Amino acid sequence: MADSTDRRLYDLIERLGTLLHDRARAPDDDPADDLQPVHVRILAYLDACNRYSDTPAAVTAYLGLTKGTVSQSLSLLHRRGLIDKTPDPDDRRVVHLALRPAGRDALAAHVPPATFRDACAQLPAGDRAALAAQLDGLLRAMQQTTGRSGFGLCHTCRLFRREPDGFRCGLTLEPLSPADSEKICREHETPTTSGAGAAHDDV
Amino acid sequence: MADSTDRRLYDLIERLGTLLHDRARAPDDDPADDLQPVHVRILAYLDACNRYSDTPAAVTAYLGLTKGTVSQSLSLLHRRGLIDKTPDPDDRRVVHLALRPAGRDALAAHVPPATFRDACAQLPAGDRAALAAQLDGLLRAMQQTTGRSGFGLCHTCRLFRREPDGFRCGLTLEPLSPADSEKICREHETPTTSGAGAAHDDV
DNA sequence: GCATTTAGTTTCGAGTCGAAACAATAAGCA
DNA sequence: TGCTTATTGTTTCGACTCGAAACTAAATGC
Repeated sequence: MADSTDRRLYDLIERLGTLLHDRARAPDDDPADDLQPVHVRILAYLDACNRYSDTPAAVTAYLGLTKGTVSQSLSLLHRRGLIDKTPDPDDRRVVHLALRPAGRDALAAHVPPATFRDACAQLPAGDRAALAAQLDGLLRAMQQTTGRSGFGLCHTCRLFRREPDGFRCGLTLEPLSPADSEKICREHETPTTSGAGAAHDDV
Repeated sequence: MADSTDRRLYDLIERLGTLLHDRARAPDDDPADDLQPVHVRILAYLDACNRYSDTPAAVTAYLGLTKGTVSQSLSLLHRRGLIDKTPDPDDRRVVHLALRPAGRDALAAHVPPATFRDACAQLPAGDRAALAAQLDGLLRAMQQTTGRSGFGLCHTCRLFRREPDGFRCGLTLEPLSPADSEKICREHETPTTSGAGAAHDDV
């Protein structure tokens, strides 16, 4: 019984994913500008991650791909002028990635897809919020079972410090702006005293 | 405000999809047996569709791909002995597809993934049911906005007939078994008097 | 009977993806 | 200091996805 609900749940998520990725391209779009779903997800990640997490290795871990695959997708995005690649001055093996304005535009054009926005508009706001909260719980459960932790919002981190003059990262000891504290960090550590009140700390 | 909820909702579904497709392969698996996500979705569709909907064209429409792509994936599945391909005796252009025992085994091994099942086990049954109901509403809304109708469960069809000696399809006029009536049909027509009570009629 | 439509296959090019080899750099340790 | 090991990212290879378009075969329309 629980089994059939689980199966239904899985089918729903898969089906929604299929419908979400359906090419709903405007007729005036140049096919050469077309981005694969994975490209869009990379752009979305780069838009949401902090300065410790904007590297190919972090993208690789977040999206669960191999570094070879990610390297190729990143060079495609770079070739098309959607992202910048900057060598790290301190560790010359490391590359920092950043969205260029064109990349930001491409992201806005694709996320969320127009069909999804329209579908949401048909649902009561309360339903949407409830659905988001429920999915949040499922995602958290998935992260626990897969052991794929290590990513989370900066300000929910065990090492996040609130100081008189602002915020600070307890790992790097660097100061953090309010914007920084809203971003995804690859070094995130979940607080041990996990109260049920902390919502939306999973990503 | 509704916009940020929508974005969050979209990100959650995408993220869940990523985690769902993460290769959680047992170490004793032969890489040659490995199936792409799209292969698993084809198997799941063939397991769930009725005898009017077991053709390459129906798979193509349901998954939103091109017929060339589907043709190749189907020949791969056929090559590996997971499906049968039988020419239609009445229309010799048409091919009927069916799961072989090995295909059924492969489907059971992949759907739902073990990680997903484990995650579900952590959630209260009530939450899961509520989540499924909410996602159902979202899926229905997506189908309306994308106009991608034409697929639905047989027994929820406008043409479905309950007769003294059983069920019957009002389109083909053929008799239907109870099992038939539970399957996905490509010719499905939504009843015009759409009461809010009919749940789970979308696929 | 001939044109049109439909079902499915084949072919092509761009790209994903995992695996493995590789180069460059950093870190650990004697 | 020098040597070994670990880490970051790129490159190469082969199998595969995917869309587009050409193509075959068969059914339908007039």
